[in-house]
Amino acid sequence: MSQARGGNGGRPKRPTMVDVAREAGVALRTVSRVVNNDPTVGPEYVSKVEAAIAALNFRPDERARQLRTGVTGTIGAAVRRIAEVNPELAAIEQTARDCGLTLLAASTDFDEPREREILISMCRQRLDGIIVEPYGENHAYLQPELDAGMPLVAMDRPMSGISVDCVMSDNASGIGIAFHHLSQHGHRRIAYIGDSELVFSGRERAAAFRAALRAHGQPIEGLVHPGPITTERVCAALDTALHGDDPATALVTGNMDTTLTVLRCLGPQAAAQLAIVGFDEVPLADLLQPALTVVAQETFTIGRTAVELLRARMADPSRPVQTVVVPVTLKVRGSGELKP
Amino acid sequence: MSQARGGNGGRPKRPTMVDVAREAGVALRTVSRVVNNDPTVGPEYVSKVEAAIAALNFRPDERARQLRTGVTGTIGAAVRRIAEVNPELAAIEQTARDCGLTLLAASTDFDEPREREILISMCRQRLDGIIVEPYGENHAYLQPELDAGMPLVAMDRPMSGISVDCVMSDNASGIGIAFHHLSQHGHRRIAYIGDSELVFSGRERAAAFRAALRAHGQPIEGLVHPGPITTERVCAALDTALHGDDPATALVTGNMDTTLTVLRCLGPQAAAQLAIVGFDEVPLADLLQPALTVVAQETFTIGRTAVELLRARMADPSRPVQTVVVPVTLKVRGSGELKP
DNA sequence: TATCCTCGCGATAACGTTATCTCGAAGGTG
DNA sequence: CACCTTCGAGATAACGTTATCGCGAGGATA
Repeated sequence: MSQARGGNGGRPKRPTMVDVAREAGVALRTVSRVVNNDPTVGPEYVSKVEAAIAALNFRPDERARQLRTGVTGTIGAAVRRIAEVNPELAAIEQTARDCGLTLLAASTDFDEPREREILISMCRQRLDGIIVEPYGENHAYLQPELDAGMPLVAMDRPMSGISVDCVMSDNASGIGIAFHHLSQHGHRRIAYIGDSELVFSGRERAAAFRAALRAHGQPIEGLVHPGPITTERVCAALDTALHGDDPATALVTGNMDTTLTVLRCLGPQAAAQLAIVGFDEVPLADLLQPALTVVAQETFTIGRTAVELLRARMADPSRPVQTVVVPVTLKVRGSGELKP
Repeated sequence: MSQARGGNGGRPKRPTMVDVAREAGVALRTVSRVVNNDPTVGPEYVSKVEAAIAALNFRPDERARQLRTGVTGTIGAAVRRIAEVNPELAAIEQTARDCGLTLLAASTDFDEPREREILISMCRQRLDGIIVEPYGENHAYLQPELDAGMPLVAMDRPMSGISVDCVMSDNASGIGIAFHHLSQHGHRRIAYIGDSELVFSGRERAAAFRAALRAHGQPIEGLVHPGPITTERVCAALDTALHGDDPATALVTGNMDTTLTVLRCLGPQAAAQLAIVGFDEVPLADLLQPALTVVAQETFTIGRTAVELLRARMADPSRPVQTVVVPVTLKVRGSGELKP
């Protein structure tokens, strides 16, 4: 009850293994053995030490253990946002837990210096490995860490300037599926609105969409609108795509943020009449009217694979670098099946 | 380029301050001073050491630093779910960053043993403090940690068995506001569906709703439906509330999960005709038809306050335990203003 | 010129754990 | 009975940092 904090106002000193050893009347090494469940300790010593541990409320200091053994039992995940819907991160956490690894997650928050800060910090903490959803454009500064044996895995997009394992979705195939689906439902003019081509996935998806247009012998002009995801830019793109003299009758949106921005720009009435297939799952997609047809990434597979790649590299630092491409699947819900 | 890993297959040894000192031809202590920006080092020494650091790609080992200094510069957050929408956690991360603190976040995942495991692990890591969104019902096992000076703050609900700082929303007031709002829009029979009364917030909110009914001189029978949030239970509750001989014309839902389950049970048509005020903000609430009126918690304030309480306790372990109640606000969007 | 600071750097002891080695006792064998 | 092996526990040295102390050089003062 009394929060005895040793009068000096600072934090009280916690008991250490030395204190436990003194209390139990055994050697320091014996305490360590008991704490680590070493079977070569006699039962009477075990009980003496355990009694002392309970009496002093001893808890081993993980930092000292890590310093001595060299491993932390912790992997880092530098993702764009924790605290937002992020199924990959959930999969990473669950997989890591199953492997007995602790997860240290941090948000790079769409900020390159911050990403760098986080990654360097994780290296200083000597984490056993790092999974990163890269945001910055040049990660060459991590080469020394790689050389020093830090296992590193890229998720969702590759890293430039260094050669690391990577797991990502099949963006091109996803765009192709969306286009084909709308085409099969009778649409001849299909427009694309997506993220900036400065971003890797934005680049890949816009390119895939242009390829789909070409494959169907359609012109590209006025139909492909990559760019920053702001209300103004998206509304302008919608205006161009839908209100020309040869308006598009269907829409592919390049990621979740784009999808939501498009829905808000259109408003409920217009959105309910336009055929839309979104890239990325959207929360509450089933509650919208019509429910939203999307190309969903296998987010759980991506997260789990990231951990598996990381563990493989931890186990064998010299194994060849590998890129895993995860397929995507179409979720038919209504919005993508509207007629022109 | 070559990931020189020192032939043995294991991880190569990283250079330490000793190596840097040898390379620079100075004493170990001088390297430490340079790394810590100690101003009492001569400029020529600084440049010699910095050159050696760059040459060897030295990065200080944070674990050793922490062991020596005693502080980790890291606070822990044990929340129900990272990787889902969690504005409190986002606020915690941002506030912690602003204070120069690293955040270690983990999901308790609605699992009492797991919560316990996480909290104990954080204590073993000697974090500077812990914020916990409590799930389990008895946290007395943390008393030794408190006694040992571990700062601890509860978020969203109090902890039982120990006395710690706490920050939470004004649940009773929120329910009162929702009830009053529907009442003012002409509703005489208003039902409540919410989380189980085994959960703290479920208990508080159900109690507040009963109090509101009593204050308006209304009977309680058939109108208050706390319980587990499953489709079956919620649909049954809806059936009781809406299809009796004196059916409710409006609904208060007790948290986000309940709100979403109710919407799914009702289906779009019925949902569009029933007056609903939800407790908790819902993602995409503005895209629904009608848009959803909710009682929103000041999630950012809650997260920021949690960090502030934690820092205050870190600074002064003997300060009196404090509970901060944060007000809630009504977001009028449409669903709560429907007539009976 | 002798004395006293101040300043800047180096030697060395922690921090709390694990790993290596040593050593005594017990038990089996020739 | 001497010797070898095995087993369990203790002494002590790491791990990579920071903090305490000391010491020599240089300038100020009398």
